[in-house]
Amino acid sequence: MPELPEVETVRDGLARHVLGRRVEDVVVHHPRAVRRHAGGALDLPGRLAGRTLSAAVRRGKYLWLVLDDDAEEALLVHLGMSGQLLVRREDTALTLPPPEHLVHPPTPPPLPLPAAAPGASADSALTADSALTAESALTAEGALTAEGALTAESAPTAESALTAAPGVPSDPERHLRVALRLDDGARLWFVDQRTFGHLLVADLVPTADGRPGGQGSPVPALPEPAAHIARDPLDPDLDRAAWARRLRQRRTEVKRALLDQSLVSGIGNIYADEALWRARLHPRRATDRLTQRAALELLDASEAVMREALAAGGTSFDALYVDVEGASGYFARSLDAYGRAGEPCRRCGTPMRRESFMGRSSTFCPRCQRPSRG
DNA sequence: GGAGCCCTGCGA
DNA sequence: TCGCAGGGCTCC
Repeated sequence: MPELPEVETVRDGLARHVLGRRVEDVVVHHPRAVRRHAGGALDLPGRLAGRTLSAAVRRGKYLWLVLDDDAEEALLVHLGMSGQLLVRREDTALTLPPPEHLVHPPTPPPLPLPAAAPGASADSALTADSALTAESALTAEGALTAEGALTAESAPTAESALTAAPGVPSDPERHLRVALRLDDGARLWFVDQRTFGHLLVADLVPTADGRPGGQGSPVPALPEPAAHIARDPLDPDLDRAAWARRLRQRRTEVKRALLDQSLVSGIGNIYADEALWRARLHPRRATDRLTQRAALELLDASEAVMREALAAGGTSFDALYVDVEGASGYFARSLDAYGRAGEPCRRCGTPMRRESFMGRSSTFCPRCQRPSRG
């Protein structure tokens, strides 16, 4: 799933490919994708049409495109577990990531860092034939009004036209949720298989600390629905000492606190396990028993693992498409903890243990990461 | 502060 | 057929 480094890769792609473009029209293909938009699916297209995308900003895993230059509203996007933003252009078939990256990627055997990008590049994108099919389907659907598209969300015609070749279990057309057409002819697609992601238009509100809202813009504002989201470990304006103090004031377990987006954002289950392993902390360690130094080391570890992933993940980004699934090396990246249950700890060789915790799995080294250690 | 739910596809 | 995976919101 897209984690912070993948979202940052997407933000960077958006910044380079859609800024300055005006939205011509919008089709909502699945109402669930806009469930958090205050005005609902029928309102969203009108809120976007005619607006110019003026900045691409990210905080944690939230991403937003500022609308027009007055910085009063933004299109806010959360990719959830399987969301993607794709930029497609009519004049080329090389606008999609390779299909294999759209499939739920199996966890590959761990590779040493820095991980090489997966073999596939945009050059191996969909064939011209399938791209043509997609284009014609898009045109046909684009003719629908927003309302029509909603009713026809499972329209047999559209569905059959969009069905990809057998053997490709997932493809952008099938999971297209929202399509924006831009004034340069490009399409910006929000594609989301599991529909945990969402997209909405919201007012920008001032940041509490007067500092920039996130990566990508100096403007000290962020969308209201993301106002409760803390700064992330890559944010230069994150007050690290204050974070450590707040963490230690909590009476909870350290992994739970790491996943709390109102303390520090952008850390999901995978990075939490990785950071805890690096910091040698047991996931269930009591936060109020951490020293300030140990808390800061945990934050350092979180930042380091994200920077490494970002460095590995950005490399295979191709100028012609914006890929969120993180094609980009995320899944080839080395993981020291997550998904390594039963395998030897890379520090001490003890078999890694997996426990269910908070409804999520936690993988840790029972020897290096003691609940009671200093 | 914590449990449950949303949703889909894969693998056992 | 069922369990699992995941982030974040809602409700307790």
